[in-house]
This record gives sequence, structure tokens and C-alpha cells, in this order.
Amino acid sequence: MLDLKYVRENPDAVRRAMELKKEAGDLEGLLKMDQQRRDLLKEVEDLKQTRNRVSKEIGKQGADSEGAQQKKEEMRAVSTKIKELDDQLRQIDIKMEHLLLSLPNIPDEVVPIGTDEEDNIEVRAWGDKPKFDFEPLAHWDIGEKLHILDFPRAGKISGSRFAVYFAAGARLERALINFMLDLHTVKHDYCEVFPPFLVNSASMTGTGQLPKFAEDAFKVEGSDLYLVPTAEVPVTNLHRDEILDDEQLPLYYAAYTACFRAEAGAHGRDTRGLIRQHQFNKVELVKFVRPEDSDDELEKLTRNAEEVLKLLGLPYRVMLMCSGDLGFAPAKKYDLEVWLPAANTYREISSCSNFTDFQARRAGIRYRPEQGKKAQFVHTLNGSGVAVGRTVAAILENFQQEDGTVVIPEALRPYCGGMERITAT
RNA sequence: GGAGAGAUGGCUGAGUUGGUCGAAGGCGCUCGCCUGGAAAGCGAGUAGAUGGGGCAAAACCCUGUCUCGAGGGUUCGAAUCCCUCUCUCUCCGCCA
Repeated sequence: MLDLKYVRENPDAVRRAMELKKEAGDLEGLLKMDQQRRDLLKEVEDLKQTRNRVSKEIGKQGADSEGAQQKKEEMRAVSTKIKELDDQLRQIDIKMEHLLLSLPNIPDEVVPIGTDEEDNIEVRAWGDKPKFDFEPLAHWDIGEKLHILDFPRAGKISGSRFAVYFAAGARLERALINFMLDLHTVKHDYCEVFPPFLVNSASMTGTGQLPKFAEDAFKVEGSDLYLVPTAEVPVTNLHRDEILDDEQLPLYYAAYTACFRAEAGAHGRDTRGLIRQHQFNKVELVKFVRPEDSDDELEKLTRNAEEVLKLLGLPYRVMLMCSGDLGFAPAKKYDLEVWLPAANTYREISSCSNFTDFQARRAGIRYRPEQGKKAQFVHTLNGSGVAVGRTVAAILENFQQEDGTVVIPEALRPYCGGMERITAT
């Protein structure tokens, strides 16, 4: 959510952000309503002042005295008027809140102008793509041949876009979660969090999943609870409506959760394999930082996520999102894309964003820079560190051997009980 | 699921015959005195949000409105009375 005052004073910047991000929103309506609201507020506050003053007088002179009767009579009318105006004000507030929530964050000045992923810029690439003397298989074929992935049975017990992992597959998934958490908590100094997987609508609104993206989430029928689409939601909301101490900052959190996504509007895309599931595992990195540090913190966060892929030996590239591919809330975003040989393409495996104060304002997350000074909104950042299912896919495809086995990256072996290679069972 | 108790400022804790209560006291914190320095002691200050004015702006000052878990209601006036909801605690039942 943008600052209303900022919108009022910089309508052109907001208009430009909307164009760049291809977001529709009723800026003009908002500005008009804002003026209306201010006029109305002035009027009703004056009336309240009168009422407060006269009520105090009534108390002083005694409620039963002669003059008091007359004053009560007058104030009855004033109170009725106040109620009317307050009602109008409430209506306007609700509408304005809605309009304000539909305005996207202002892109950082370094964000390249562009319309879609074609215009994203490759910032750097790492690792050598593997060369095969045979036709590399897709990970779902490898997984089924090794009896570690089972999509038909997942379809039976749940439906499409689910997977069952068996044996070394399940072990690999679990090993990756532990490997990533250990890396980020021990080496990168994040605090491990294990949050609820169900969150209420206030939390979903705080991080921006609601109201705009309601159809992407799974809602528990007959309750106010949603399955978390990412750990970003519970972890960012940890500090919702809080004022943090300056010394607490920066706060780094690393959280493993399962993630649940309805994937509405993705019919026919990535229907096979682990790439696009209704349920997947992810280790998420979340930061709360001082505004002046958020630029550097995004770079560090991105490097932390890259470290996972480096240690696993997975080739990847880092993409700077252009304005058209940036999305609604981030001011700046890097995607990490891992190499998938079978598809002969890079696929997103992590997304690292700086939301500046956009989320913090919406979620009411502030800090006090100096004792006795005004509280300011923090800057929030988050990034996958990284998506586990897609990492399994990348490991299977990049480290597959001609004999059908898969070599487990060295860094992961301690987490797999020393297993060096996945063979068919 | 049943019965009961509660939710007040950074924390603790008064305030429940509706008016001088945005809120006592204590703790903590800040500043000052004291001290070689510290502790103790003494004195002063100390909730948040938002609007307007002093002003070009910051600091600062003056001032309006709102906020005592959330939302509604009664009343000239609500922390205080009524209703709904949320959360916390205790006991019982059930359960991994």
C-alpha cells in the first residue's frame, strides 16, 4: 500500500508506476474522494469539538440545571448530525482503502523498462551446463524409473498437481530442507522460524495476497483460515502492528513451510512433473530492515539464495525483473533461474524482492529510529532460499547418468545418510 | 465441546454508583543534582495515530479529532452501562 500523502503529492509518479507495471487502478477517483474526505472531516471534527466542549459544561454546571436542559437539546441535534457525517466518512474510507490497495508499488529507478520476461536483464550466470552423451530425461521420467516419484498415485489420492515421493526421493526432499535451513541459520545468520501453515485473512491482507489474489489461495471452508501460499505470509505477519526497537534491526528469518497454491489460470502449463504443484516445500528468507539499508540487503539476500545452488553445483542465472514483469508489490526483484537440461531451459527457482515500505505500511510494521522520535515503517524483503521441489527436479536432471542413476551432490550427502547415488530399488 | 475469569500506556497495575480520566501508583527509560566513578538517593520528564496553525522547511511551540482487545448500541457525555465478536487464563471432557 502506498502512502496516501505520497499519492496526493506525487500523482504523476503513481500514474507512471501503473503504466509500467500494467496495473489498472482508479487514481483519479481516489484523488477526488480524498478531497471530499478532507472537507467532510473538517466539518465533523468541528461539530465534535462543540459537543465535547458543551458536554463538559453540562457536567460542570450539573446535568439537572436549567441551562443544561437547553444545551442537551442542542447537542442532541449535533450528535445526530455527527452520526450522519461519520457514516458518510466511513463509506468513503472503505472505498478509498480499496482504491489505495489497488495501486502498485513504485519501481526502483534501476528497474529496466520493459513489457514482459523478454525484457528482463541477465545480471550474472554461474556454473557449467552439463553435457550428456545421451538424451537427458525429464525429471518425472527419471523419478518414475527410479521409483522415487509417483504422479499417478498422487492423482488418485489427491488429484492433478500433486506428487508422492518414495524412498530416496522422500529422503532427498527432506535432506534439502535441512540443508537449506542449516546453511541459512548457521552460515548466513538467519533465525529459524517454524510458523503455522494456516493463517487468517488479516495476515493474507497484510502481505497483499488479499484481496487482489484471492483465487490463488486455498481457503478452509467455514472458517477465516487460508493455507499458506508461502512462508512469507506468516513470517512477515509476525511483526504486524508492532513498533520494533532500532537495535532489533535488521531482523533475518528463515522458515520452512509447505506452500499451497490453487494455480488458477495455469491450466495446461507445466502439467507434468514437480514444477507446478498445488503443494510444495520451500525455505523462505524474510528480512525486516532500516529503509536506508534495503538496497544492500536485497543484494545480500539474493547472494544467500544463490549460495544454495552453488553448493549443490546447479547452474543458474540471476535475472533483474523489468517493470512489466516486476509484479504488484516489489520495488525491485531478482529471479534465480536454475538450468533444466531436459527442457533445455532455465526455470525460476527463487524470487528475491525488496518491497520497500509497501508491505510494512499495509501490515503496520514500524520501528523507532531514535528514542522519543516518530516511528517509521521498516522495509521488508523476502526471497526463496530456495524452492525445494524444483531443486529436486534440477538435481535429478543435471546429475542423471547414462545408466539411469542420479549422483547426489556432495554437500547434500551428509543429509542423505552418506548416500552418493540414487539407484532404482 | 461444558463452566468460570479476564483484556487499560514500554511493562505492571488502579479506575466498573457514567462528567475535572488519555488515565493514579509502581517498574523501566531519558535528563539533571549528588559522586573520583558507579550504585543508592533526590528532582523533572515520559502513550500512540492523524489534521490545522505558528514557519519556506527542520527542530520546537500552540491547537482539533480519534484511540483503554475489535465492532456496534444507549446517552448531552462511555475505560465505566448493553449487545456481538476475537484472544488469553483456570477447571472439566476429548484427543496426538
